[in-house]
Amino acid sequence: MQTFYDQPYSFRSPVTSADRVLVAVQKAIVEGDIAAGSKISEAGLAKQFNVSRAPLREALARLERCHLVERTPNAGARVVTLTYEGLIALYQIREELEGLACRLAAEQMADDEIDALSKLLEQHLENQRVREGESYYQEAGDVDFHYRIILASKNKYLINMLCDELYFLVRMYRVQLGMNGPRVSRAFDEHKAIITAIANRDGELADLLMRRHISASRKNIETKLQAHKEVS
Amino acid sequence: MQTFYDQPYSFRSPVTSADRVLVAVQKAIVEGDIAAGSKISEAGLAKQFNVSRAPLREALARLERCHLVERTPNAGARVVTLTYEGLIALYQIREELEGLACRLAAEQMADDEIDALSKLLEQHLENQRVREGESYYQEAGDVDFHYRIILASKNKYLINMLCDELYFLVRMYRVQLGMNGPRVSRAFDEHKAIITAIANRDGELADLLMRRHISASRKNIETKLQAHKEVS
DNA sequence: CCTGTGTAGATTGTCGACAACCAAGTGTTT
DNA sequence: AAACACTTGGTTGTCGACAATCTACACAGG
Repeated sequence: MQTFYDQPYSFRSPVTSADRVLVAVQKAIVEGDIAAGSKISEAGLAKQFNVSRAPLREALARLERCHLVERTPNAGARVVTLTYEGLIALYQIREELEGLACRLAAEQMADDEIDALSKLLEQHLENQRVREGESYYQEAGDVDFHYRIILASKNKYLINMLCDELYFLVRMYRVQLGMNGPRVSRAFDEHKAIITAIANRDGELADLLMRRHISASRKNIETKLQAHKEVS
Repeated sequence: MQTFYDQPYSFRSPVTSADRVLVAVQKAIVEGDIAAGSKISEAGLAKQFNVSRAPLREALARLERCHLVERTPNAGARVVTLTYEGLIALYQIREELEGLACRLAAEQMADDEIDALSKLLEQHLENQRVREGESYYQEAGDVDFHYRIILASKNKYLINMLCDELYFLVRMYRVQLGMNGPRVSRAFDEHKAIITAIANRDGELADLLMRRHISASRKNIETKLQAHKEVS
């Protein structure tokens, strides 16, 4: 029996008020409206969102789960800070897990699913040509692609870890360090190579290509972070 | 600044009453005192542990985090059920992540740390000889060994995922399917080979050996689960 | 001047009660 | 008899208030 709630949390529509607060605060943190490293006041945020502290604390618990805040007993919650070590650690995990996702996807994806993903990729390229330079669309496209492959792995723990626990932190690094560089077209080629490997049912190659793709993406952010450090 | 709270949750001493309830319920689920698949009544459990529903719900949120319960909005929490697919999915992740942990440990561990782990291993062997057949000590020893290597990776996301989120579920499978077979001595040899590779700073080999070690462990449980299914 | 202690203020953790929601069983209609 | 709407009981989600804890600042002692 496959229920709706086997989906990753990110895909569920918010039903409870804790859910609504969660997505709102999540967005605020990722986009830097709530500054990285700043302390979170439960009472303050609760008032800001017109809810009591109970649903807000529930939201905080889930934010801790996706590594956007860190809580210490009796001392409250604090937004995470973006560091070089953190970025490396995060991408080390991503390489392993998304590589695995590719390998599993190569075994599990149905042919029409692969076709659909190929078409999606072409469509992203079209959009990209039209909206040259707008990083948002690049990001959305990239996210879509990775999401699809992760979901295709059919491994629920893998899906949960990547889509719910790590995804928002990855986005936070990318958004706050302003990822809109010239990596767009290269990323497209890399995506294309990966999907080709999957279509050939070559899980091993798809794994390798995805690791390289993520590694390249990490190096891209790394230089930004270095620059970011030098000014601050 | 390395604070106490960078440690995995599993190592922190419970300070709040939500913490105490968490470890108690965690243990109860892992050991089957709360049956797999059974529904959890918030009011019931709260009364049982003499706390209000607030800290109990906090505990439930963390239990969901380590995949011991599944919650659906407005419908409550359920203890997970142990399935073949779940076991495979779980061990697929473990192979990747603990493999990575080994590779990182081979790079990061100090020489004296490696020595200490070697000695710990010998000590476990001694204990094992004395207490032949008692699975608890085997489990504790195995856990110790894996824990140490994971911590040695120095990757906080990796540590969190393995020690906090997956560890209890792994234990649940092992405990409830009664892992006390003749794998003890072979596991010891495998551990020894891994630590040797790490001592030689051969991360690649340590990675490979750990993957095999976990794969062997999975196959061991797999047969038990098969047998378990046939009787039920 | 530094160290340690104590108090005041604010913040977090916990409680009991209420509101919103879901599931099951009853009765009604076709 | 089957399908549908309603009602009832129980469960979860949310609220406001209280208790426990930590932080910061002032002050006394060395």
